[in-house]
Amino acid sequence: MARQKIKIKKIDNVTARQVTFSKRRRGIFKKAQELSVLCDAKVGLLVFSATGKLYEYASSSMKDMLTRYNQHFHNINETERPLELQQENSNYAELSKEVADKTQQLRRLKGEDFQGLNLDDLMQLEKKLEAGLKRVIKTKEKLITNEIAALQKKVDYSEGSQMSMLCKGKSPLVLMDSDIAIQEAVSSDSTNNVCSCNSGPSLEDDSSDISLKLG
Amino acid sequence: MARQKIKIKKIDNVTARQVTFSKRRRGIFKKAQELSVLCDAKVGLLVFSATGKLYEYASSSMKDMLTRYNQHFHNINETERPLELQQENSNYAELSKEVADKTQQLRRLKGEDFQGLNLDDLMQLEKKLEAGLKRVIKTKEKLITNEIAALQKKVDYSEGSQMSMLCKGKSPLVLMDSDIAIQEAVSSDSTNNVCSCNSGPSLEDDSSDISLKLG
DNA sequence: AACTATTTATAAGA
DNA sequence: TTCTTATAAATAGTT
Repeated sequence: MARQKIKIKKIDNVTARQVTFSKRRRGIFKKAQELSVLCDAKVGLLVFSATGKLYEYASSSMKDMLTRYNQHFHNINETERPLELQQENSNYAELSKEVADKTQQLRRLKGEDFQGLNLDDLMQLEKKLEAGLKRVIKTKEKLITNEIAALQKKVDYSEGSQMSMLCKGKSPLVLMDSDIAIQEAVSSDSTNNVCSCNSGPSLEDDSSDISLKLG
Repeated sequence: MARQKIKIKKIDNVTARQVTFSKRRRGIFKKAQELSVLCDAKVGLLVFSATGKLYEYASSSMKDMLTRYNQHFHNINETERPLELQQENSNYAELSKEVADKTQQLRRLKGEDFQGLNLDDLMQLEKKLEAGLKRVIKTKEKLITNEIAALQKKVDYSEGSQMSMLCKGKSPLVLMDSDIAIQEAVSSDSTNNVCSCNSGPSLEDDSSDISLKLG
């Protein structure tokens, strides 16, 4: 986020990764504290480095946070098992529930099961899908634009080089084909799919770590 | 941190506090995700709003985070534990993986994280979203049609009854209003959702809570 | 929900 | 690690 924009993907260089970890860790802890103070919220943050070291922040106490967290899922007070086992047990139950929840969420997003949803629920679901679709399309178009630009560069290069005659019988044609195919895909998507068209106000972030595997 | 520097203290104005909460919450969640990806760290973030609502983020699953957290303080010897607990633990690992998997699927469907997806992946994702969206819209419209039919029945009944004069001064008018509102919502959805190119800051009139809880 | 003027966060370099 | 600094991001106040 400075000097140069970076892609959000694992930093290869170990040293650089550590430096970034330390800087961003400080950053996010500060954000956590600010959020809790400004908005009167309880915030708990756990960070394990790749090497397993623990860093934590809690606006009140981590124990409080975890207790509250568990209470969101269980109202049962187990008094018999040791605390850490209670925690694990509760984690386990919660995990099961989480799997079930996410499975259902996925089904609904995929339109496989609308059991128990009312009109409002359906509308909300629709909104989510639209939002997701918009982002996918935006990202896809960005990617396609990049690919086209890359191809164009190649074409330009080829045309500008002494290879131009040779290339025109090979690469350039192929590239043009690809180019056209891609553009058709775009417009096809635009009309067949939902929404699309305009590139709109570019939102940013997301992906952008997509590798451009050109033919 | 913009337009004007602010002091980090509880925001008095309730509305402003909620808005800030929502903005900063999104911000810190993004930071958490970036940190986990960039630095290959496990990050867990719990936020309770002042009103007690829970928001959470975990790079893998929250249960994983909590288990690891507990293990940092209570290093339990596996072999000393009852067999059932060991079993729980191995089941746990599987569940944990499942959650992580589904979490990522959900993120992608919601357009929150396209990490590692190429053009083909994106296109597939787009197809899934479209399919889901189509089904949602279809189901929604069916539901709306049914509700309209039910309302119409009521209207017919009212008009046909001796109550007609009385009712016309009350219910019928209300019902007509709702009816029109619904139809507008439907056509609006059809044009804006499917197809359409209007760059439109997409309508949120979707959410207009037209509660049809009459029947 | 958008829009910007500013403040922050931070990537790269020293 | 720490400091600096140019630049990317986040966001407070506004519409």
